[in-house]
Amino acid sequence: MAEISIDDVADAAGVHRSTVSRAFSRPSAVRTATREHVLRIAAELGYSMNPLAQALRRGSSNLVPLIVPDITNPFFAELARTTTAAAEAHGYQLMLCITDGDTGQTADYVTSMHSMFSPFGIVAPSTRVDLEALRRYAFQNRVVVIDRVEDDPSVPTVTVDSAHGVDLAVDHLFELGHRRIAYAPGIVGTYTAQDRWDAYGRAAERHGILPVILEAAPGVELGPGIVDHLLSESVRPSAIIASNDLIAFAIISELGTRGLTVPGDVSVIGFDGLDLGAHFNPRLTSVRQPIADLGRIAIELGESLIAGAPPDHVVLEPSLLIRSSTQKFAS
Amino acid sequence: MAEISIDDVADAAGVHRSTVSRAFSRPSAVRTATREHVLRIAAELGYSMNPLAQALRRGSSNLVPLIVPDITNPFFAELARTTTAAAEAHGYQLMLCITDGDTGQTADYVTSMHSMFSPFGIVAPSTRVDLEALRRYAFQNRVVVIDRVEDDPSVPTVTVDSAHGVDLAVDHLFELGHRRIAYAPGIVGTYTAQDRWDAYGRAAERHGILPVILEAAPGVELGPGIVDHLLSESVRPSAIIASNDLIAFAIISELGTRGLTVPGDVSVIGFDGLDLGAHFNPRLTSVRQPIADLGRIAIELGESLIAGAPPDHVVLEPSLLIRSSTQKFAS
DNA sequence: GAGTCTTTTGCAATCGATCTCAGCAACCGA
DNA sequence: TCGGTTGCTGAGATCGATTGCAAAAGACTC
Repeated sequence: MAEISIDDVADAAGVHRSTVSRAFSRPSAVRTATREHVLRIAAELGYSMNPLAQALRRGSSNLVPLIVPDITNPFFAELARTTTAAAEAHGYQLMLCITDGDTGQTADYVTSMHSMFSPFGIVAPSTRVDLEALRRYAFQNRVVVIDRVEDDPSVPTVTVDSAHGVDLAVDHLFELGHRRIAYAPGIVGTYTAQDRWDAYGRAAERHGILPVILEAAPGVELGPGIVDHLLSESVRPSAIIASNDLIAFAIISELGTRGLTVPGDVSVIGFDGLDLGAHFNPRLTSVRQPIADLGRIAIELGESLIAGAPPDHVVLEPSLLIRSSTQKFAS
Repeated sequence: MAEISIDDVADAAGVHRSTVSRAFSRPSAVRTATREHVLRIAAELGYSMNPLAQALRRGSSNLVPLIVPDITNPFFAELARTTTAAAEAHGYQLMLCITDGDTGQTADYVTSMHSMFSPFGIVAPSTRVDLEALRRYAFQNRVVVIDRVEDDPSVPTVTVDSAHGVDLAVDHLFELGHRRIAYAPGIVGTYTAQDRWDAYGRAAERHGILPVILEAAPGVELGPGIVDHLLSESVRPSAIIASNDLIAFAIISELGTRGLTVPGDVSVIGFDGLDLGAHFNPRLTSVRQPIADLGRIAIELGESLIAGAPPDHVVLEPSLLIRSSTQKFAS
């Protein structure tokens, strides 16, 4: 099937291709009658603009990359879903790029985004943002980061107030009567992860309880490692705050294989509020991140970026999603 | 930062732009000394080809779309990950497209893929493949489908032998002593889903056991609905085969809230073999699909497609992943 | 109906690459 | 020395769109 180009439409409509071009991209610049005629002919031929040619000429496309480290992490999957929807609503086409945590790949993608004439890109890092890799574009204000960025307020960011989220979790457990509340940081690296850890320390202090950090020994899997650590505590914590839902899953799974039940023996609270948690066993109580807002605002920040507005730093509030993995402390 | 084009490199190297072009894309057509000189100058300038311009002129790019209905389904997420890796290994850049199950969107993406000059595309459908939307490209042999396609053997496909997978599951439960083995089909629509259901019927017959299909009443959520159905059976099945891991999760979660334990009260086996299942509570026994092979072979089928080879239909074998959600039947 | 102003449209250059064709040199054998 | 290859490079058209500029067509005034 021969591809139809703008010239084919122009010929069929008896006008010049520049008129066809204008009929599509600057409707007000062409007489109404002409425009409708052209558009009708175009529709008949099943014509649609070639986005590549358009991008090449205009020097800007509607391809927006979303760069994530690992799409099998449901947090990023949900983020991808909501961001795709938001992008679409704004007329962008989202390109999901999976880096597998490789900084080099991230840089590659950012470069490639540049040569695709992307108006801007969105990076959701798993590890601390490599400013060097980003700097070139960051200075051009072309990247939005989901998470904080050190030292460089010129990069717009959207974050969730992790500290508040942790407070919510600690308060919830405290109110349930728990006094030995441990924190499982899992793998750290991002600013948000660090924020959560710090916030846990402060919250513990505020409530006058002893902070207990549950880390896996090096080389052992997270779930088993954290539970090993838990069981080695002289006074076993009655509740655990996991730094994200995936870690909560792993902990609960491992507790189960050791014969400990949640929330019977230990209360566990996650951080993310994934939909998947509603189908966990037990249904996971969690600090909900407003993932849809995260995606939507990232797109909006990108838009205001290209509009020349100063870089903004949006902080969203988390909320508590109480399900069934936490319960009253019974000594 | 002014973008450097092929002409800039040509000027700096003192050659014509066609020579630069050849130095990159047909190295043998240019004298070694010239090529090295050009390449060195290009490297100094930090030049790299603009893929869009290249695609426009060549009429073919290296952008391969992978169209999935729902990336928050970990099956598709894992598929996306492995396919991305495979694509990269073959020099393609994978574009993940999320349709949200909307057939119209699928068609849009296929169209857009076409105008991006993709050499081929990969569709992993959740519902029966809409041939009408695909036909145009299908006839050009430009689409690879993960799942079967009715009536049109000209579309290359890669599938997992679902029937064999179900046999594996039924056999496993039968050997554990279970005699009332139910099947929860969840949402049907794809051919693989239908295959699994049919295979369950045949396997039940082969073992001489009564088939029990657990469906949710219309309008109620899958997990609760299936468990409602389970509990309404006069003789309660002692084992359930879920048509995929996500449904197994939902079932186990719901059983948990009703006070039933897995595998104590009911054995549950999933279908997918997701990594996530290893961190479920209990660790999920499942029929493992070779997802990495699925992705790799989809890419390979695409490559042989553009090489003009006749469309192939690859069927992969699943295997049994025994973890902790099934156990011996104890009457 | 001429003169002026405003729309509307066509022309042609352009974005950054590829690729056919032709020219030029070097080289071969006779 | 000459005709014929072969190998390398340059010229220029081209992919499918956009856009500044100029010409043509209306609209308006007097």
